[in-house]
Amino acid sequence: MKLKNSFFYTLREDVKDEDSISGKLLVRSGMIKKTSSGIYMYLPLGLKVLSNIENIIREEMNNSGALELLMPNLLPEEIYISSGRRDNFGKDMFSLKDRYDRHYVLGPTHEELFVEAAKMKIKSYKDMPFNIYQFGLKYRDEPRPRYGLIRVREFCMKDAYSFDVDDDACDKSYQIMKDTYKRIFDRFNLDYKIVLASSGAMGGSLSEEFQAVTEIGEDTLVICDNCGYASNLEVSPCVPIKEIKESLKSKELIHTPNVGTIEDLANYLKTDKSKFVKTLIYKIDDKFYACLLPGNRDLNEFKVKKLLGAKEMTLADSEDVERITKAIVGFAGPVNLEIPIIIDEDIVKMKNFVVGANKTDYHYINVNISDFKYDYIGDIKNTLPNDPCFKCHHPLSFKKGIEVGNIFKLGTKYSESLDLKYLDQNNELKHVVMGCYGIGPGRIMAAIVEQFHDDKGIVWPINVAPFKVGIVLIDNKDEKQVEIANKLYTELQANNIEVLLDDRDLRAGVKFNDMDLIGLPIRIVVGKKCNEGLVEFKMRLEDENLNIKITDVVKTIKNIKNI
RNA sequence: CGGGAAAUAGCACAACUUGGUAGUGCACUUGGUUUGGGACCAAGGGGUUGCAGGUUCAAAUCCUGUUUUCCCGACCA
Repeated sequence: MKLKNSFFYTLREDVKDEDSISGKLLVRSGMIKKTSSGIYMYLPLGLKVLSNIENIIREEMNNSGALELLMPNLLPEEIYISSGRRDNFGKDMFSLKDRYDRHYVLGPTHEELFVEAAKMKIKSYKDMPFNIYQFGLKYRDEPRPRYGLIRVREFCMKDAYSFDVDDDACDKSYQIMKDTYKRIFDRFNLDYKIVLASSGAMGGSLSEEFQAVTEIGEDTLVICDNCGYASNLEVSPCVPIKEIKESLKSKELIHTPNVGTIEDLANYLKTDKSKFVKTLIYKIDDKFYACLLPGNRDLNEFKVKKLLGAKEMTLADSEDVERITKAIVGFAGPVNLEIPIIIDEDIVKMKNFVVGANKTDYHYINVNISDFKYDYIGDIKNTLPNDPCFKCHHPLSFKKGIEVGNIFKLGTKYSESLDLKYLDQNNELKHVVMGCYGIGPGRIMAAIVEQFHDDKGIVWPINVAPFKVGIVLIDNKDEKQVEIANKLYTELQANNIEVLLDDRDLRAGVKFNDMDLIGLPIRIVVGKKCNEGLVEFKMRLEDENLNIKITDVVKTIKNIKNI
């Protein structure tokens, strides 16, 4: 691509409505442009990057034996009703009607449709295994899109689905995909972690996430540097504490005026936060529950939902709390509370703790487990950094990550709800066992920028860069320079090396800055020294600017790794 | 969905408090001087101030409604 007379622009300043580094850089470099909240155009350069990412994924998927196809995105709502997921998605699904008032949705994920396709093929155990996939757009009406391409409402996803006769066979298909994903993310040079995750709206038994490590990550990764155990905070199990040995005291009401938070209370009573038990009132599937956990711990809503088999869970508002506890927010406690109580497993081991008294400005001290009743018990708290690893008891460390890929063992969830069966060797009808595997190319693009940039702009890894080489023509009135720049451009193209030529009528500084901003890996400068048969060669991240012979340019570039 | 902020040229912003011809920088056009890391001088073009009402002789400015965007939270493969 020659920049003169091409659709190419950059912005000198950051736009105000992007909050992440990747969002800012991608918009400023003219790769993407926001249309509305969480919806972006991919402009020519951005599309090239996205296509490069897709092609790497496609190559590895095809090598694994998967077959590509393409599904529609405008789907009759009915297919999600029959799978039972219409309600799961709720408002996350974009929904619309056609001219006859028939209900349609924009597909947020495509398990249902792939099952439809699989039904055409699968009759017998001989028809499996196979894996089919697509690159398609997904639509999810996120409550709060943010971070540029990271949380968006319309996005490209590679989604693959495996179909097997039983769990063992599915395990094999799953492992093939996991290995394929590792190869894919290795090729992007991403710093990533594979973590255990909750299966969320997909359902199924096992799920692992591929998380790109970045500061703006929306997920917290719990990592053991000793045994390699890694999981999403959502599902990270806590190791139960040891029984605290203390002689039991009897509970006592104390006056704690205007001390409603654990923080304040710890200061007021000059005690450690771990001596408190906090009581949180939640509305879970339209019923109120009290959740009790140690004062220094945060509630893990995923664990609570799993414990109760619940779908929705929100913190009760202050009116409800006051009605239930008969006290203003901050003084809730388990003693004589009339709603079901869920306690964290550690609480039974605590002695003489402090709880709210359900009376404004009062707490109980020296409360013990025998002082109140509870209905559910389990691990309902978040892991904390330096907690012992669930497997090897080494202190855990935390990182932030962006989920760029996710693999699931779905079991027979969809084959049951959508009636996908096959005949086995004994002529018996059985449900197909499925796996599904997603990768978000747009998120990968953003994650790469988050991980590979400097104060001048993006630093694309060679295999995803929109062009491998950028030629800067210093003076486009100098015939010699023009000739050489064009000759190099043609030569590189003839050698299948993607090249961009900046032949615009602009000052050199502007061209250098744009080149750095868009992040091409190799820069060739055609300037004064071309009279001596020399041009400059510079890698984006290196300071060294080498003079090389014009005749050596192609050879030098071809020797670079990954070209 | 709760709380907060904002919407003025392609981009970033000023003018709003105290109503009176809509301005600056970048970008763009023309001419000139420059020309290896975001040049300078001069002259220009580009706006129904998000939208709809209201108050007023007069609204970017005050009031009401509405839409959109962003932030914090909630939610989230």
